[in-house]
Amino acid sequence: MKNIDEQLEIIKRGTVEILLEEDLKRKLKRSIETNKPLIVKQGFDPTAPDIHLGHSVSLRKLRQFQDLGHKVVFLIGDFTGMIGDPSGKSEIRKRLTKDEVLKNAETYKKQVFKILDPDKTIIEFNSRWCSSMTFEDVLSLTAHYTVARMLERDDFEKRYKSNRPISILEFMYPLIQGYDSIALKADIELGGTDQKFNLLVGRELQRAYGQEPQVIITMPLLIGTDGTDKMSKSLGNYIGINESPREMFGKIMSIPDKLLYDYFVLLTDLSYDELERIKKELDGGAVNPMIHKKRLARAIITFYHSDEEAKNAQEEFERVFSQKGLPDEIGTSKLKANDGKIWIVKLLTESGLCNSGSEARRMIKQGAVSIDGERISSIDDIINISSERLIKVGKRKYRKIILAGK
RNA sequence: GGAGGGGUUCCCGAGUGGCCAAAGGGAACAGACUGUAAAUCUGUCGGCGAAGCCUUCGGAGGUUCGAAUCCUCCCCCCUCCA
Repeated sequence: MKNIDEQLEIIKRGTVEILLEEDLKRKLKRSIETNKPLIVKQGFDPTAPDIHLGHSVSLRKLRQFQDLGHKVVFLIGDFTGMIGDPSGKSEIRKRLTKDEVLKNAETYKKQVFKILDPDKTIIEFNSRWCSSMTFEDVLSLTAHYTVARMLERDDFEKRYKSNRPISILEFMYPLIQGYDSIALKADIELGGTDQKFNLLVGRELQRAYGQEPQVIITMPLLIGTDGTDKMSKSLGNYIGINESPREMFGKIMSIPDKLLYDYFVLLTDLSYDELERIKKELDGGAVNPMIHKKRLARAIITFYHSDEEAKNAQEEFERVFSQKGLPDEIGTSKLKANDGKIWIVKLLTESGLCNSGSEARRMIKQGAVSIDGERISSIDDIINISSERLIKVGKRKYRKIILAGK
């Protein structure tokens, strides 16, 4: 096992905050002396089994803890997921059944173990202890926290002030999460900076229940491909770790240049020296950011797929976008047509390239549609598909069209 | 329990009887440009074989030649008082 300072250096990399570092040192010291690993916990929502690079920031940190010999608890918050929340933000939380939760958990495992070490990961469900709590247990839990302190949470305060609803149930979430730490006797809890409040509640509750409070470590929130909001599935600005190499490459290339450095720090294992060099080159403008972006994409895809696939993805990207060539694989649609002739608008909707006739007309008017490299200029065109035709809509949508039947 | 405010197209938000498929912004999409699916600029942004027609403004009815706008009932959210 590495000594305290060596461990600290690894743990601190990329973190936003460690509360309290003193506590962490003490825990590490004891862990080394007694040869007992620390329990590192992080909670996950049972609803969204699409793990993306945003999640990977803290998952990578968990992995580092594993490599240092500690024990990681991957906690799935199924209990709250099964209750659901009718109030709250724009989206109503969906109620999940036990079956759905288990299914999601399986999906989680498949993805998460691309990063975590399966042998050193304990997957837990908080329903295990939450379900059996009595109303009495719950009430005594609630007695340890006040409404005023609850309202300190930024999110609650904002919603309260702007007259948006907050359900009592939502007040319960931090308490439940805190109770999870008690149930697991967590030494460390990891989360994004947006989780700081909840993590701190865990600290206090542990103290109230006579446990040594957990150390909390917050990780930066990865900004999504839109360059403004944190990466999330619901905002659609995410890059999933299960996505195809090609898809990943394109999405990484589409991140704004200003995010490049953060992505390198949080998503790759480059050494400090290399990071320094990249930062200088980016700031100085000496090197085209595109070069670094490609390097970033290569590194990430190599990790989640393979070196070979990363290379292919890059080649394809360069061919399709830089040289306006064709992608490797193009889907095919079989369409019915009299005498092999079909109206262009119909062709676009029936092949799935456009969602509606109106959209198809719009695309044509905007000059987005071409067949075998020739731009379609009229919405009245009739296309002969008795031989295979290649349709392109916009920059990214390609489709081969062949005649059905016969 | 009482008083008041509000629910508009993917999101935010204007619209208080016809000029409303509904301002503006965001997102998205397209075109141009480029160093990339960055940035920037311009445009499009309910549906329909489409200069016309159909569906949409929390839900259900009603008034009117005509309703997102007025009336009735219902559902939901917020604020203040208790």
